[in-house]
Amino acid sequence: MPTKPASTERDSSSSHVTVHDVARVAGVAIGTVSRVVNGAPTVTKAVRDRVESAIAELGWTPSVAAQAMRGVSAHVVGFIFSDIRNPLYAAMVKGAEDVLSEHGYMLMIASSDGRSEREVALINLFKRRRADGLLFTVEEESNAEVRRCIEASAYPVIMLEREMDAAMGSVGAAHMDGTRHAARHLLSLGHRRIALISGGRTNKVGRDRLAGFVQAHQQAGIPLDESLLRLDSFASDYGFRETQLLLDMKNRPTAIVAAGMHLLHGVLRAIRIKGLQIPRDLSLIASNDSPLAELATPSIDVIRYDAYDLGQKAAQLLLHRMNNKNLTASPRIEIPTEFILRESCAAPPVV
Amino acid sequence: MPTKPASTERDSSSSHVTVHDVARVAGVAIGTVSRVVNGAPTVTKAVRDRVESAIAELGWTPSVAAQAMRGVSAHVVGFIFSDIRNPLYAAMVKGAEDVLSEHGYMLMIASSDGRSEREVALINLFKRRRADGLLFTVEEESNAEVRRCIEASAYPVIMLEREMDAAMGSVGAAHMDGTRHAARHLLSLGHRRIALISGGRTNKVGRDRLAGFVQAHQQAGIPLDESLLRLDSFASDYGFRETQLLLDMKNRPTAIVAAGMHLLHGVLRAIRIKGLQIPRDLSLIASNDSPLAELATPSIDVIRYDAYDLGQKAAQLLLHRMNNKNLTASPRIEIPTEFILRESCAAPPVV
DNA sequence: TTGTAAGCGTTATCAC
DNA sequence: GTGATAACGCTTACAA
Repeated sequence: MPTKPASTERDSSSSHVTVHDVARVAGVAIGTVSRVVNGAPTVTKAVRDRVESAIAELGWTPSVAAQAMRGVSAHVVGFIFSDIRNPLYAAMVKGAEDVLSEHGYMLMIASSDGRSEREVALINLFKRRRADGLLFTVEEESNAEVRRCIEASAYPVIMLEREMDAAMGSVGAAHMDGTRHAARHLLSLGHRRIALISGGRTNKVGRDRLAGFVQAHQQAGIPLDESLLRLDSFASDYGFRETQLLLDMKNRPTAIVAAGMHLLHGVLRAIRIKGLQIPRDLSLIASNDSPLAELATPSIDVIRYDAYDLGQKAAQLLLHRMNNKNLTASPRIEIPTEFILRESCAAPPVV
Repeated sequence: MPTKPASTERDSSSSHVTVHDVARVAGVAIGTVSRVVNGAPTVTKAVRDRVESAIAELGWTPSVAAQAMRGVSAHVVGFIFSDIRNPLYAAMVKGAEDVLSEHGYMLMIASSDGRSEREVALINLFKRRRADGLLFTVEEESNAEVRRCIEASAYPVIMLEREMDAAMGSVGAAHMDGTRHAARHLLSLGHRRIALISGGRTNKVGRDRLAGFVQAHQQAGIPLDESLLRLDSFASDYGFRETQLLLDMKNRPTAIVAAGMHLLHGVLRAIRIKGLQIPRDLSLIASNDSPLAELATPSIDVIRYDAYDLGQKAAQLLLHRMNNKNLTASPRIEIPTEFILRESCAAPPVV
């Protein structure tokens, strides 16, 4: 005990006070201590009081590890995403945490950096730690290795913004609606060459956005030029580069839909450099909403959805799965998207 | 075992395969299995092979809970902050995670929402879970309850952007430098009435910023009008409200320093509504950098620092503390701030 | 080199 | 009602 000159009131090093210590101080058996903390009804008021004061005196709290060995859940949920620096994930995490902490669960987070091997490693880590469930934004929905790993782990998994298996629970935003709405808006303004910059070729978000985009064109009877689809990344740099390429085309688009949190930054930079005026020379719609979209000059129309709510819903679904192991609830929840009209869209320039 | 109709390849419910199962399959004693996984040198190649193939066959991984009971660390670090939706915390978390995961640690995160009672509860939760260490951005540095709780928990704690106790490790940005630099820049442009909007009255960030601001004025021999100090919150709404109040003053400031991630959003909104031109009518400096600051029109000068790096440094310091319990290393690390000149500052308007 | 057995701190099942 | 006591799955002396 060479830690401190006995500053705090209690004697024992406080490091490892156990039921036995409490039992000794209270003058009861360890079983009784356990009964008291677990609220067993068969305990005399007198004994309960003695035990409780002993607990308070020693500052004892049951070891989660020891409880876990007796089959008591550690009340831990894992959350795997690519990178928490994406504000959408941060909001989802906060939403999930708010719901889970209310039910006594804590959140263990881990970044995959978009690598499937890392995802597999993380799932195994959570398994070793006997996590009670998993919130997961998988990188590639079709990855066989990851899928096998999840199945082998056999605990409740809820996918966020992804969909792997019909049976697995999932929560996601209505990206098809949102993107369809955005494209329809541009088409109705008279745009005929609309570019879509986005990522997620290997997941539901990307698929739904493309589907909505295509649908809007089909319903309007407007052919879609595939050379205007840039669907390989959500990164700001990708938005920057592809916007430059798009604007250098002979027959360049008159509008851009930039669907991905970080894309707007790169897209705007490229437009600035090119010296184009929004919306006079080029219309623009982004997703999701952000301070940048709201306060850029001009302000940017966006497809918005509530990532915090998405995280909450996912946590609720997971709680449900964890409690009713066999009962299969609504397997998928969809969060609505809304279209925010601002100043970044106008009729296309006359050529 | 009413979980599934025996879908996966292996027989046993996979849920609870233990050392005993592995030992049985490999035809050895449980001690030997343990030796193999823990890399004891005293194991025959033949036996090791048999055990390893048994492990692979059964897909066994040692239970962290059982290991924890034997005194093996669970390799968990807790991280307490107010709200992960602040991009600065998200970056710190990612920085810390990248360092910690390389050393086999996982991160358990928890939001305090700025409430000290919640901080106390969380510290106790981490204690119950036998976390190996704690990264912490405490709300009120002087809170006695929290301080006592940390001392009682007796595990390594590193403060991020805070400072509680000289002995406790801490990592923070050089906010005094940054704010002094910003104020000096404005003073040198001729500004004599500069407002400071920021939060953190109860912590080092706020104190350092104010100190730097005051220093710059003193060194320039310019008196500082205390009515221009608005130091009660980092929230966007606060920035909005206080900016409106500042701009409504009879003798209104000619420049504003908005030090706090979310403040810029509110400040810009208020300036827009007021119909003022930056930098012609009003100069503005923000902190930290953001896509909004970079791409606003005009772009905004900022005090920038690397929160990801801050998180990394904190994790390294914590690792050091966790490994050399008694060795006391450099107790405080400071991250530099840099001043990014853009288009939001000019000489004050002539009255 | 490998097997045996004693704990780690709980909870739960017995007796009393 | 309460006190012993046997697990839980692992690591680690100590025996063989």
